Parts: sequence; structure tokens; C-alpha cells
Amino acid sequence: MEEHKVSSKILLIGGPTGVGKSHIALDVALRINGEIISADSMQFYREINIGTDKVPVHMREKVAHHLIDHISLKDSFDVHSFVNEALLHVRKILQAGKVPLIVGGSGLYLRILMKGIFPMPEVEAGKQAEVRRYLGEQGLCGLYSLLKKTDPEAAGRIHEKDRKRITRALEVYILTGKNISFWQRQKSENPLAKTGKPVYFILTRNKEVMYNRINRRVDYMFDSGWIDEVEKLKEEGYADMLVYKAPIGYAEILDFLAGRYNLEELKEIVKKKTRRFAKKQLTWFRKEDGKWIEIENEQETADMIMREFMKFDGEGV
RNA sequence: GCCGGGGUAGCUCAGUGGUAGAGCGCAGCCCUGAAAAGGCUGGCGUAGACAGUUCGAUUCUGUCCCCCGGCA
Repeated sequence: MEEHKVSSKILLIGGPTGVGKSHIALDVALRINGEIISADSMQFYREINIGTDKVPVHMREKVAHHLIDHISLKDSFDVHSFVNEALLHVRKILQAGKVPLIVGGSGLYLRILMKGIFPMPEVEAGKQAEVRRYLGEQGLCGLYSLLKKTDPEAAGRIHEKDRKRITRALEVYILTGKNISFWQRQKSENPLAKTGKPVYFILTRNKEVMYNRINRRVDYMFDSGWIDEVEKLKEEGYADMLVYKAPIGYAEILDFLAGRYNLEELKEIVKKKTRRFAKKQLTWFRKEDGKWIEIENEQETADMIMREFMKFDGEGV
């Protein structure tokens, strides 16, 4: 308790792809003696680089960045693992007397870090895979009626066509003997608030500016050898994993390599998907209770975050 | 110049004698253990222009304009 008085503030920075989170976070981290924890569901993977707009090494040399390149595409990873690992880093950084900055665009990860995730008994990975495989073979209609029977509450919340959520709910029921609604009613565990005092900023830009930045960034990725990266991954046998994990652009480049479309079409598709992704992120972040900042100038934004963060004493933002 | 095909939503196109749809785009939204994933919702547009037939034309007829293919 006492040691939290000194400093237990945790800075969170979220926002859509391409707004400039990484640079601003680095700037702030340098000034407040911070370390960065990535909340980006794709920068975790060490095999994919160019297309994830990964924080470059020269930036990582200035400030420690955690949860980047720490797993392989072959590993399975999810929100639950993220929360555990992120909290581990948060504690370590606080203990070292530094400030943790959690930065990324994966809204779910940030939300769960703030609000916690419901507890569920650990299940054997092999058994889970088996159940998933079984459910994957069933017809959607049947799955949904099974859900209605075993968990009417969840069935009311989940759309009948949302196969992923229906499968997850049923998987929990089969593996634990209790339906997902039961587990979701249990009190959440691992809230970030137990570890420190989080301050949450959400960075945006004017939409037109944002879309222009995305278009330019995609062109730059292609100029930087993105296609070669994918070709090499394909040779190394990662094609299936790229499709499965679905980082934007990778599956599309595989299609391009297979002759499905030309370079110009490929670039257009990737830009379109990225723009749509940014829009989806915006929708997600609108619901979060962080402080919104529309970036006009990165320096000013960093200054503003600094000021607000220093002022912050644990109540509100 | 002649012959044929076509001009309908931002794009590609469907369809109907009673003033129009579908995909994509775009916009909005949902989301708690695969999340850069998964799902839902949203279409009044001078129907190329003008004239005619008709109670009524985007749909039929004529003229003109434009696009595409073939022949000269």
C-alpha cells in the first residue's frame, strides 16, 4: 500500500492503427522514465515485421519495449495470456521505480486489462483443441440451438450467425460443465487497478488525415520488401499460420504470389482492409472511458499526455 | 460511314408497363480466453437527353448524344 504512494501510476495509450501512438509513447517514456508494454496483437509475433509496422529496433534501444517479438506464430496466444504477461511486466517496472506505458491498438486487450477477465479453470490445451475441432465440424444451426438449450442467456446476446462466439460459449460449457454465462457472472480477476493507478488516453486523428497516413504507410511497407518477407515465410512453411492469425496483408500477399491479382490490386486491397480496420478500432475505442486526444501535432500531444499524467493523482483522468 | 451490344446508386451490373434492386465500396454498430479475428444494420438514385404511344414509361417507339466490339 505505502509503496504505491510513491508512484504506481500506469499510462495506457490506445487508438487506431497509424495515428502515431508509438512515437508519442516513446517520447513520453523518455521523459517520465518509463518502459513500454505493447498491446498489439500482431507485434507479438517475431516472424512478421514489415506488415505489422513493428516498432523499429532503434526505438527499442532507447526505451525498453516488452511483449514485442516474444512469441512465434506457431504459439497460441490470447487475451488471457496477454493480461497475465502484461501484469507481470507492470509489476516489475513499478518495482524498479519506473513508469509502465501500455501502448497498442488491440482494444479488447486494453479493455480487459482495465476491466479484468472472468476466471475460468485451466483446461488442458489438447482437450480444448479437440473440442474446437469437433465444434468446427458441426452445422451452425445445430450449434446455435444447442447454445439456446444450454445457455439461453448467452444465446440472447450472441447473434445466430456469429460462429466464433457460439463456438467459444459451447466450448466453455463442454470443457467446464458450466455455461459461459455462469463464468462471466463470477467476479473478474486480474484488474490492472489492483496493481496500480491506470490513466487511459485514446489517440485519434482527423479521419481523412488518418486514411492518408494509412495509404502512404502501406506503399512504404511494399517499398520496404514486404513481399519478400512473405515469400520467405511461405518457403519456411508459415503460410497456414499467416492465414489463421490473419494479420492484414499477409494472406493477400500470398494470394498475389499465387497470381490471384496484380500488384496494384494487391495494394488497393491492403489499403482498404487497413482503413476498414482503423474504422473498426475507432468504433471500439469510442466506448472506452479514456481521455480522447485528436492529434494535430505529435509534440503537443506528447506534452499534453505528460501534463495530464503528472497531474493525475488516482482519481479520474 | 455501316452492323451489333450497351448507357440504371461511388464502382460492376440485375430487373420490371404502375416512379427500382444486388454485390463491392462507404457509413453506423456489436464484441470478455483466435481480436489486424468474428458478427449485425443502412440504398429517393434528375434510370444519357428530348419527343411520342399509354390512364401511367426506367421498362414500348422514334430522334439525338456518348461508350464498347465488328466491318469498311
